[in-house]
Amino acid sequence: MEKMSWIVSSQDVDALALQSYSRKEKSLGVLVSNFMKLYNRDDVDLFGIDEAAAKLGVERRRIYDVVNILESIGVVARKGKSLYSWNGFVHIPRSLLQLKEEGLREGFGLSTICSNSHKVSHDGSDESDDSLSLPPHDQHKSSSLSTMDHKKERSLWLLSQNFVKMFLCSHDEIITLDTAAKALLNDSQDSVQMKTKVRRLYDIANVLSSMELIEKTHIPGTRKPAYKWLGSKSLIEKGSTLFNSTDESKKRVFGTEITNLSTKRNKTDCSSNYVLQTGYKKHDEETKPAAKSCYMFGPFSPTAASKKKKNNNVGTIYNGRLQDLEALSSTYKPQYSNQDVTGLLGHYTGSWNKWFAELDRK
DNA sequence: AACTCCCGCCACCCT
DNA sequence: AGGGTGGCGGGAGTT
Repeated sequence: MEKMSWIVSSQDVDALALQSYSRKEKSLGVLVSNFMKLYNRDDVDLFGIDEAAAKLGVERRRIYDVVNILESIGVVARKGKSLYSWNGFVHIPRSLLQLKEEGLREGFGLSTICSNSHKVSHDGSDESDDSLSLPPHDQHKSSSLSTMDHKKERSLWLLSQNFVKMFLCSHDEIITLDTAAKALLNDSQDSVQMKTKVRRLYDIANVLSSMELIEKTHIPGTRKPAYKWLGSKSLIEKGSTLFNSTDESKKRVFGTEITNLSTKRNKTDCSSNYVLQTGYKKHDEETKPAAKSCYMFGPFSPTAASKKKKNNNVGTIYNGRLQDLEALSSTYKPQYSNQDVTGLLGHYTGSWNKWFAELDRK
């Protein structure tokens, strides 16, 4: 229906050339990236589905996908109909810790490489903390047990949590989606179910990758794609290499970030606070005063350039992405950004560090 | 050809 | 009934 109209004049061709439809630009990963940039600021507390969809230029349906996965990690929490609260990155470590405990308790600690048969938790019951629990009104499942449970059992939320638990609890840190799907399917061999489950896992993997919690790689010997958990220290060092262009006293700023967990006021313009920015050359033009209502990329790492090439050679390729900032500003589009996803978490490194240290200790 | 995974139909919940 | 949610899988874009 909207395949993209090819009614163009000869001079539009070039413009269209670099504007042609690209599936990647529409990926969940990019959406999440933009989503983070939109809401990841101190002055954001609540947000609505419609608002998000409008600002990000996507249909509601997609927001549900993003939000459901983010909720599984504690970044957001449903507050009501079409209303979510923004918790932020700082809640992730806590959530992971909790997921790990839960996972171990549920038997996720066993092998995942080969078929295993731990029964995945169907209940949505989590104890203690709030971040991972469903909001109160859902808790008392007064009515239908089977129907609702069945639905929840297949939810992205649960699937995402279980997927993460596999990483947190198992000893192998490389997991293929097939393996995960099979395990989360209680070793069912049904190819149809598998296919569907894998499709979902791709969705989840995309957003987790975008959040840099996992990374796509290959299984050592083969060419078989798989995902690797980045959490903990890997993430930290990566975070630091991401902005090594100009060190400075950046970390100081974020060290305090953890303390303003409850800081919802303080509606300052982020541009002055973000260390990231110091790493790159200044990029004014975006310093407009009342910019809170519109969607901008300004304060965040522009990132760019796919981080990995086909070969799984390592080789820190996190350099030369400075000029992208300029590129970004000129290619600014109201809807989707065509940038790649990376380096979103830079300024959270400091706080994460502490949490992850705690996580590991656990 | 295999791998990805976007897109949006439509079954389910709630009001 | 009406509208918000979100499972699900066809099939198109990528590798």
